[in-house]
Amino acid sequence: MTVRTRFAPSPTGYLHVGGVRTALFSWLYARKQGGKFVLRIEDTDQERSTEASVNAILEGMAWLGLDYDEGPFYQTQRFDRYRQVIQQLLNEGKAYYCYCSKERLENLRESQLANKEKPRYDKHCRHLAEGSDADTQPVIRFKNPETGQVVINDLIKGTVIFDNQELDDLIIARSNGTPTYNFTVVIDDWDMQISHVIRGDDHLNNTPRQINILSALGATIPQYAHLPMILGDDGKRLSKRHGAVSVTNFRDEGYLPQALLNYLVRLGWSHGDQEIFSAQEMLDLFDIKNVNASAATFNNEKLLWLNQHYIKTLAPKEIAIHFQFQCQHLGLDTVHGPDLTAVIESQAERAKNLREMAENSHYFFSEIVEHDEKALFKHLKPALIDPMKTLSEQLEHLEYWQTETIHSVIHSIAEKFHLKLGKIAQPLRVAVTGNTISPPIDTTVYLIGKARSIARIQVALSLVEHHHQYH
RNA sequence: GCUACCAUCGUCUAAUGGCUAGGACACCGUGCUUUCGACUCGGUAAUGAGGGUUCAAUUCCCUCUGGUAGCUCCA
Repeated sequence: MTVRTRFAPSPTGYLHVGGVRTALFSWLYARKQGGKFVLRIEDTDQERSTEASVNAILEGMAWLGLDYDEGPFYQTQRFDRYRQVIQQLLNEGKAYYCYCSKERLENLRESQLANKEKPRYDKHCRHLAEGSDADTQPVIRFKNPETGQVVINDLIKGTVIFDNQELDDLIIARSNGTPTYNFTVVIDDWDMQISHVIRGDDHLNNTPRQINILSALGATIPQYAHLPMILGDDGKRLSKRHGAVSVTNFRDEGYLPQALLNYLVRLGWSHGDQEIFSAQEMLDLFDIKNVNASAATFNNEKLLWLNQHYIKTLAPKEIAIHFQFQCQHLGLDTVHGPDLTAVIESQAERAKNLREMAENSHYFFSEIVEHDEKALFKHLKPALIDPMKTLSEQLEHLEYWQTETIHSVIHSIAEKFHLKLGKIAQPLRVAVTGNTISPPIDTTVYLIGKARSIARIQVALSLVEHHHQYH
């Protein structure tokens, strides 16, 4: 039997990290076994489903490189099929019309809760004669077995047993005729021959109902693997309406897909002490046996660490496209400036994300720079004006504009004026970048370029001279 | 409330029925340094509680406690 897994998000919002991890594990499982990974959009809730959400899902998966072999399939395009199966269940007496009003169900629920019982349908219409109430549009309910147990051999949770008595007759078609989630998943997984259902463990409680429907249909029951939830800082499950950040959000914040994937795969899965996994390594090493059964808390700190790890270790060329994206966002002119890969290389170890890197790189790409006066006057003391002027002249006469030659010039000036290197490097840094933080000064000056560097030194010098004149 | 799932440092996790419970992030300290990173080296920190089984339990069993989820004409 070939392995077939699926990712089945509902397009009622953005693609969030919890969903991504589910997708990742399904993807890994299928690819690892040489099987197929299917994408299915569960859009039966026509009230809340939007096309924008569908696009966000597709875009997010593409950004992460989670490619699918089949799909995307849309449930709204399969209504005929669902209707057909529902009719079949009706004909076979495995489903029935329910005419109960919402008020009745509400009252029922309230009284059950008051009696400390689990709220569930009381099967009022289960034995009713057909068409008892012509005035109300009925829903259709599935006749759940009333005795016995459902045993699930979950690949992650182990054996889980539910008593059928705990289950009620769930609605499989709304009064407007559209099918509901627990029904459509079952039919789709069956039709698409999904062999392994890998999903969040918030669905574990739904599984026995789904198995019962599958059994009623005589379908093969897939293997189940229920992944533990991802919790937020508050210990609550991460969900769209609760603190889950969308994938595109991570992209916009300057995270690399490699980092997010690596972070997510280690949430609930491990391979000894290893922390760093490329997509290929995940594929090589992934084993669902090593997936944890317990929930994990999302920790942005560690994600940041991984992000910087990949910023430092990935080829600058690979990062360039993502960095370019950030620069564009900030309106930086990357055409008239240093090579992006060179900037990435110089900034890698001082940026945890690419947005930050872009923000801290504006002086590489702007024509002019605004000097932080406090920093400038602190570092460029009157005594340093002469050395700085000399430095500027020598830079101007540099024949080969290279990091090494710039390095020698700075060192020779320091020596000539009997200054510690920092005494000249820091004012120079403020002069060319406008502030106190940048990569090593020789690299910084080199990347900014000769013309811009010298112009900025001139501006800095005149600012300082003007300042000291009046103080 | 009912049912289900879960329980190792603050966080992610490793470990075996038996060495001092290991690693990573974060944090603290140290060294290096041309600012800020980064990097060195070192440190703090955990088996939820109570019962069993056993020579021996973090590991197996039970109870409790705590957390999470489901109980929608949402998915």
